[in-house]
Amino acid sequence: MIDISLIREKPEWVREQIARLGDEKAPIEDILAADARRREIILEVEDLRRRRNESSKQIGGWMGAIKKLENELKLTTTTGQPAGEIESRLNALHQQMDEAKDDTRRLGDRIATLEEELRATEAKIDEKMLWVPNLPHESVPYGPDDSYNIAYQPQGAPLPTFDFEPKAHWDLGPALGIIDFDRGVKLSGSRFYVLRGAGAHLQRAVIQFMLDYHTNNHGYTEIYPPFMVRSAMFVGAGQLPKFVDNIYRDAEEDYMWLGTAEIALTNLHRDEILEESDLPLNYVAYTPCFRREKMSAGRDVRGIKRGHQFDKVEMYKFTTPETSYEHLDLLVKHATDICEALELPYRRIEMVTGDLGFAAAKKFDVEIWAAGCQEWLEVSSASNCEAFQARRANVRYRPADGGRPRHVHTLNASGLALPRVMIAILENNQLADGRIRVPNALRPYMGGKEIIEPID
RNA sequence: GGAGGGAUGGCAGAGUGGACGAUUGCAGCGGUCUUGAAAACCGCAGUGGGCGCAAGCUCACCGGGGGUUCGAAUCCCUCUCCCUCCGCCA
Repeated sequence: MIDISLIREKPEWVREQIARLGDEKAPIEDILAADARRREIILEVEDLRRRRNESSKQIGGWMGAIKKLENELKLTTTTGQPAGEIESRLNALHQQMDEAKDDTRRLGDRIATLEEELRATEAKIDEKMLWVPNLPHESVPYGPDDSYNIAYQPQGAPLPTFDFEPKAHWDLGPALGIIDFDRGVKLSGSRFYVLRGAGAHLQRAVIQFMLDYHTNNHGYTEIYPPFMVRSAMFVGAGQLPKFVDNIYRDAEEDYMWLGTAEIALTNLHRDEILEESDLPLNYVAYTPCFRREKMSAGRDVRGIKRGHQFDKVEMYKFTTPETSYEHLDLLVKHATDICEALELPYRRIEMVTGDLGFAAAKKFDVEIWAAGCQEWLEVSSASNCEAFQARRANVRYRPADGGRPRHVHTLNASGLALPRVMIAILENNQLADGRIRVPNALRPYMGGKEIIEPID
């Protein structure tokens, strides 16, 4: 969520920014109107509430006085003193109090009506705000769609060359017996596969290698989160309400399966006020990810590139606003460090405004080269969401100088996505006979295995 | 799944209809004292919203939502979460 005061104070500028993103549906006009009405109501309802508070207090005082007089009255019956004067004072007080009660009740009715409208108005604002995308950082180049993204020169290992025709993983895997597409489809339908033997082992090795690398060399703290979380967490991370079509959810209970560990990590410090000295918080988590892929129906159906279930190691940071862009660079570096260590050719992509997505203010992708399918594969997407997610999930920190709490900045980057790393490892390291050379960095995690041989 | 008990400020823990946004302790910040520190003592301290250039004024918040009442941390309903016991289970 962006800061509503930006919309209130600079609506024209906000509209321009959103136009650069290509988002035509952001309900800025509705928000402006509801926000104005909201403040009108608040002004009136608070005045009424103040009057009710004063009146109630006064009634309380009279109640005390009445009790006192009633006690005096009791005494007069035992002492035989005349009670007339006390009785008339009591009557006057009762009358005064009853009138005040009636008046105050009417105030209360009016307050209740206004409060109902206020609730409805605020609910409307909240709901509409959830549909407003994050605004681009000023450094993001303008471009209407992903074809305008900036691809930087390839880095890392050189593009592999072969003295034979390199095969794609969907041929290599089944031939070696390490990827079983048919049985995956039998179990769960299209976009599912089974990893077997050295294939399953290789994926587990890559996961463990990445987790070790980020924790040991980059100082991240490993997190094992729930794989299904409440829908409110999806709202916090910016997946809901907009991307409801991409989410798997439980039919009976309010559980949704993570589409990325980012959703759990964003909400790890939900409703907390962190200390500035705790920042930055650097987390890394391995989780499976589940996506319905309705948007990309029919695309990338071959191989393991895009499935309904895939594994990913995710990096996540909570930082101060002043340092978040340094950390974005770090995240990209940490993602590409993995590419380097696994001897994979990679390139960085800088996203233009039209391809930023909903939550990011700035985004870089990392792509690796797969020699078999002859394609650059996206294995990481590093985003600085600034305060967008922090506002939705209510994650703040107290500045070291003791000032008011401020929203943290949150950043995420894959580190990396497993299937595509698997594709590149298999395709780039294939030998003429279809066996696979295991990259050096993974051998300790593969029991020293140097070559993946065919299995039955 | 069944029965019961809970949820109060950063933490601990009082408060059962009106002077309570809330006693107290610890932790925090400032000060006195001290060569310095500790201790002791004094003081300041929550979050969010509205109005205002500001000083400030004001409203709300005792797990969430609803209700009763002139008035709710306190009474009623409901939801969520936590704890204990029983059952079942990896």
